[in-house]
Amino acid sequence: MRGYEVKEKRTTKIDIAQKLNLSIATVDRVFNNRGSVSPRTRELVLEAARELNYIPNKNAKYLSKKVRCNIGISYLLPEWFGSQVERGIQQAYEEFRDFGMQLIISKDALDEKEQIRKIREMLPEIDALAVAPWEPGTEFSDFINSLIDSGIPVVTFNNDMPLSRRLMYVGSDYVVAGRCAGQLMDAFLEHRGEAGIVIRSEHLTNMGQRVAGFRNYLSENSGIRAQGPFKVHGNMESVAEQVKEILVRYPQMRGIFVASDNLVRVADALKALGEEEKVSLVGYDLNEEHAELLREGRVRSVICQEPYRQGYEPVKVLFDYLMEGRLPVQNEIITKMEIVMRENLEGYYKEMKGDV
Amino acid sequence: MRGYEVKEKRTTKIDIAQKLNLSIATVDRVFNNRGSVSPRTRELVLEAARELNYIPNKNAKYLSKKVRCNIGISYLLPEWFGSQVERGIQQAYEEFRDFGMQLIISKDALDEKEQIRKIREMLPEIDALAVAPWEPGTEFSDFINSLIDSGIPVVTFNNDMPLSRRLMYVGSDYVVAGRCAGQLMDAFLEHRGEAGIVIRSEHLTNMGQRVAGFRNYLSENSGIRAQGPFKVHGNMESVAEQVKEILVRYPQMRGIFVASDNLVRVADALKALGEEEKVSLVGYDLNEEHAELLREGRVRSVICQEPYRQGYEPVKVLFDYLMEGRLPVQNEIITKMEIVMRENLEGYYKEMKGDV
DNA sequence: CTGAAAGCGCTTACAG
DNA sequence: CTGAAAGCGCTTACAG
Repeated sequence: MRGYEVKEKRTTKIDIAQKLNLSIATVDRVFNNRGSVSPRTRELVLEAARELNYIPNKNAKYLSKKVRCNIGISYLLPEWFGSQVERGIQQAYEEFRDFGMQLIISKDALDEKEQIRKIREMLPEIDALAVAPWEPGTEFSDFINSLIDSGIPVVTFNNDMPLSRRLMYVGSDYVVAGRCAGQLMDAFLEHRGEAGIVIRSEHLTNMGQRVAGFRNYLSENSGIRAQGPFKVHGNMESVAEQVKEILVRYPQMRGIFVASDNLVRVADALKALGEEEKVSLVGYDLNEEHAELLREGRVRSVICQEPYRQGYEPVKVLFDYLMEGRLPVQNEIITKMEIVMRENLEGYYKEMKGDV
Repeated sequence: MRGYEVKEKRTTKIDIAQKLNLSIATVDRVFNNRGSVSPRTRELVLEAARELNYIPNKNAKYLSKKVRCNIGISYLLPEWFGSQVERGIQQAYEEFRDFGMQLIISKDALDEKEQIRKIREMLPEIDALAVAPWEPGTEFSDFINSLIDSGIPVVTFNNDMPLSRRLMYVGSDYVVAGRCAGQLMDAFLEHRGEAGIVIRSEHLTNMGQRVAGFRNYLSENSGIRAQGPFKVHGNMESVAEQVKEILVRYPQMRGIFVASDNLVRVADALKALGEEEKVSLVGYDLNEEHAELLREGRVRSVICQEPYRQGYEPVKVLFDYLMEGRLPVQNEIITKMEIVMRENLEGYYKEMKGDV
């Protein structure tokens, strides 16, 4: 690739075989550790390979290989997020299908129980599993370990399962995601005043981590007092009512951090209350509605976490593991925190829509 | 890929040929428009392909194809930026080399004249060119057009050549990059006061666009008065002197937008002047020094523009064009504006270092 | 421990 | 307009 020295034909196993007066099968053996080769021959082959700068041809390899690899994928995510993850999966599929990869996708489970049942169903068909668990609980952790024990490597994404022996996790660090929101809020509120934290009714580990990160950042770096977390849920009217109560109780409040997926309703509530100008909103993720809120200046910033890559990487990692026996270098890929504001929205919006 | 319908072997050209009692050569002809095929046969083949859901196998295709494709790449960029671009190039190379792609890279030119000369040198060897021009001038534009006329498709990256008939541009929109910096500055300075703009001595189109974007954003959205642009250059002492003059002249100044690549020196100047706390810095791009400045809180934010992708995409686009005859859907890929602050630095830092 | 041969799914002359 | 055959660089039984 370097400089101008080009044009020479690539070295093949055949070249090495000819040079050493060996059969190509023997050469293949030393590279793939199948069958046995005398130490002397082995040495010669490796040396010749080094000398001729041999790089195996993946095309030929996978074309001739008989083994296929079937990867199961299971997740339950809101549609607008899931569809972005899916584009990453699709990309990986197109990249690897000619190499013998097949995908079995299950995404329509309603709860953890059903997710487990669906994964069990696909078990006879798959050699590996990529899964976005609902919550990092013990039961699901045990389930994952049982899969691993039965020889199915597992990669988690979007939501980790740290107690399990998963091969890898691909997704956000939710504490950092919270700190990030804290830093933005700090800038928007000019280091002072009060900021409220909004969560949803059920407890979710993710959300708890976001809240903790947010609070920590502010207490370490800012004069802003964080209030809450407030559980805000229900329909439009009920959200408006709850937001109103919060603002009445904390008249100094000039920012709201929405750690849940309720950003749109909170924004609408502020509008209904005529408090839009006064209160800065920070939340997560991009969809059609969030984009509109950013454009209108009704949300100051939203933090995204590479949804596309959360689909692509697990498939890639599992493929490499199954087909090449390659262990991932680290045991997690933490996605970047993408700070999206009005002026840099359009690039992320395009990506979200899939017209890159 | 969808659902559970898996396991069936992929349809091949052989399957289609057998089903229709044709030779595989004929089937191949209809897919690749080589040689002539009777309209009737053509119809039958296409119908069968649709019915059997035929997808050609890229592996087999490129393994048997005789044509190679040699892509020339020419850029002159600061090392720390260039090395990130290069990782994208490397990635594309690894993805496509088995498909018959070779790269000829030239990156050591000192000026435009030399860059043109070096490209001329590699001309006999290449089928396409990806180039990051120094400045979007007319002369270089004519040069690019002459290449295109002689049958060499050209993709520009990092720096566009809008007057030329290049196939595509991959890189930043510098006006938007300026607006983005304006929005950040507006938040950091709480919508008021003065912000200075720092550029370097020579006029560069890029930098002019950044400055214009910055000013426009502020005048449309903020109470901040933009001052400058000030030409700041030379060694450490001279930069410190110039920065000092600016601050003396504009005592209200609480932010500096560095549109040039002088961020480190300006930051050091502020430190030497004891004005670090008072003045918020915003600049571009990530390298080891910028990362350190962000960690220390001496720079508030830096805007990056997907350097990795600026290397990857041009190679991919040219490969698809040469080997598949595929025209790009749009004629530009505008990279995203990545807002990097202290709390979300580490993800970008890792990417910059290449240990993803 | 080593080799000869078939085959993966396609393209490419060559022949008709 | 169509077909038979060799070949791309590897893997995979099978044989020795």
